[in-house]
Amino acid sequence: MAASAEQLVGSLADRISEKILAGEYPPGSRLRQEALAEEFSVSRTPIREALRQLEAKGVVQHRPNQGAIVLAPNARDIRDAYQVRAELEGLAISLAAEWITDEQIERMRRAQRKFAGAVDKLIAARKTNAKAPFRNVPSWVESNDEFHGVVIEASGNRRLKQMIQDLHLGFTRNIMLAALTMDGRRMRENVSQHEAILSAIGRHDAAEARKAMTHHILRSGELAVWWLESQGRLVGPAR
Amino acid sequence: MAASAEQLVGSLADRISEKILAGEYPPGSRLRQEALAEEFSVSRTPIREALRQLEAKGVVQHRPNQGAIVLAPNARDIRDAYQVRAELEGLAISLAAEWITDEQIERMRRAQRKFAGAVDKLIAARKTNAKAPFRNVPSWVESNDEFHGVVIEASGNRRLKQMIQDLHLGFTRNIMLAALTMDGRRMRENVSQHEAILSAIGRHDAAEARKAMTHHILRSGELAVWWLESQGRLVGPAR
DNA sequence: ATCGTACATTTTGGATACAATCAAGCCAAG
DNA sequence: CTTGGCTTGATTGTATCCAAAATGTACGAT
Repeated sequence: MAASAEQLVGSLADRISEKILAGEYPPGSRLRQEALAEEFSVSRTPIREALRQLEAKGVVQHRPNQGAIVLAPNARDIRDAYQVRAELEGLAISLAAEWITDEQIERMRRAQRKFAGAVDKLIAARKTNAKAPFRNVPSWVESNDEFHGVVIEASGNRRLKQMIQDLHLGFTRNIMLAALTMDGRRMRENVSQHEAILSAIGRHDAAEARKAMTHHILRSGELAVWWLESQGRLVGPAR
Repeated sequence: MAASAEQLVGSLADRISEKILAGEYPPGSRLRQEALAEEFSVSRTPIREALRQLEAKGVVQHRPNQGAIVLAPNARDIRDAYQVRAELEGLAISLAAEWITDEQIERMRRAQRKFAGAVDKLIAARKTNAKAPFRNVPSWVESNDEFHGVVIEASGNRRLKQMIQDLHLGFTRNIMLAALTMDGRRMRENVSQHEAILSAIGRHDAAEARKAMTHHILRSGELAVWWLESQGRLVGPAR
């Protein structure tokens, strides 16, 4: 997560979004300022400022005299977000293809190996024990973030980096995670998509790398939408 | 500008960014809370919240015990922003090509006529009176925004719309404006680029429209960077 | 029993008050 | 003349206070 070297308010915003991501404050729920203030042992003032930041980032919605509620994206929001993300990461890798260093490619290879390993373990764990298949999720997420992180880094475009991260911040990440970890075949599909990306970037083939990347993300988006719809709509604020 | 049906804080944020765009608070200047509070006849509390929003949107930077300063983008920031904007508006028009209605195309045509007219007047006015060439700038900006606005609208992707607008909010808009209104040839070049976009979208040719749009914006970006560098660096915060 | 209304409680919004931190200017020493 | 530290003033950061709005509840009417 973007841990900007800030002061209280910034870190409060980060901690609140962490809790939202973790599901502690589910979509649609109200974030009462006094409760948050007590939870973090501060007064309401910095809480309010943190909530304003989250509002600007699109994590929560602010209703006039009702305070902040956690946004509950519908299928359309997810589709929109993934369309944009596919485009942005496509640009990122297309830029990266020209400037990426051998050391960065090596980091991507390492991340990819870890990623494949995590998927294997996830699938194996689910077969033997359907009850606790989530032990290897952190490793899965970490290696995936590393893989995409190198690409964004290598693009050399800081604004692009920030926008992709903000986009990732919403609920899209959680939904993708939930959608993917449900199905072994899809997880392996994901691994092979990374493989294709890695191969293209290794040849510094910008056009091919972009094609592979946008396909990868659009496909993930389809899965996320499909998963969201199959879940029955989450309770959320009126739009 | 996006006048979200908000309450005080939102409108304060809008008004402050307007003033920043208008050059009243130049890049690098500190925004003192008490002064803003007096100016808008409110207390510091809502001012602080508005500043937090602007911080999250990347309009100002917040230094620990120093408050907010207006961001002064350097050439690289501008280049980065235009690269992203070209990509996003390229996606927008590529989506729009499929779904745009005849009525929307007609609005683009009207905007284009107004745009061409404004450019003519701007150039003529500068020839006869070099002192006041800026009378027709509002019409120029308005028609340009309308032209691009229809495309974004027709894309049918709300997230995309919001991101493009946020991107536009930074200083990129002012810089583009300053760069373009300096040179008649470049303004006419701009008109013909719009012409090309309009032609492609009229045929619902997504690929061609995207090509024309990204070219248009990347070219504007080049001009902005060139202008910024020719101006000598604006004073700004350390990075 | 259900709907509507009035009232009480809760919660947000904005203003004010106080504490903490930083910057600028000043004076003295080298 | 420059450099170092210190003091003072200004500005931000946090907490508290009061008013306005909204929600929830109880009661009464249909």
